[in-house]
Amino acid sequence: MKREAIREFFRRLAEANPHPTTELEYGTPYQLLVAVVLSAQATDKSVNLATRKLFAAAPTPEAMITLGEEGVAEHIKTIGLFRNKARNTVALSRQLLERHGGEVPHDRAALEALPGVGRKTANVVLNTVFGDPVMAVDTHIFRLSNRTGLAPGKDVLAVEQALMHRVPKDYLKDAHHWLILHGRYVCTARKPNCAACIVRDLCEFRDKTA
DNA sequence: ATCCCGAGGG
DNA sequence: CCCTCTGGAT
Repeated sequence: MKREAIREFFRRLAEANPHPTTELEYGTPYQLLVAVVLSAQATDKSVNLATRKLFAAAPTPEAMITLGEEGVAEHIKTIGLFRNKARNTVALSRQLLERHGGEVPHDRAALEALPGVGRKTANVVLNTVFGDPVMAVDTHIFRLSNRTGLAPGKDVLAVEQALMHRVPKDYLKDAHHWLILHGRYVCTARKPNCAACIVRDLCEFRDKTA
């Protein structure tokens, strides 16, 4: 996709949704961090169902440690990968208390050192909690970036770097949520709804059936 | 490259 | 039935 097409691409997404945000439900930065860890290979909807119960029982890192792995697991059993996620949630809460006074650090290396937190989750937290202009490349953004020709790349890191170079600076902070939402509701994995797509004419894929 | 792993959609 | 969902650790 050419420069001018890319600018027009984001101009339209911005016009359609001026203030994009996450669909994960949370009350504090700590809760957002936990929700993002739980969201790996799971839908936001299923995560929200679980975190309503989980955060009511344990809204803080201290309470999460008291609840314990088994207690956390009981609340999140309906999400895939729940045993790993329960273990990571408790371990991550301990590390926040031991190293960061119970607060979510505004620091990539510190975030990635937390159990269950990799580059993608760290980027979501940096962007959503702190408003940093970074791109978290998840399954939606990877697919959409390659399919449309917006920012092709062979792996998620290549796509992230391509996006950082190609997305106009003034759109970078909001680009993450625009792309997630467009991928979730229009540019879907199996049968993209090209007929309803507002950037269809800019796309290198359009409604090819491949 | 493989494992983890439930729910919803098609 | 198979595929997908805001991945990370080994």
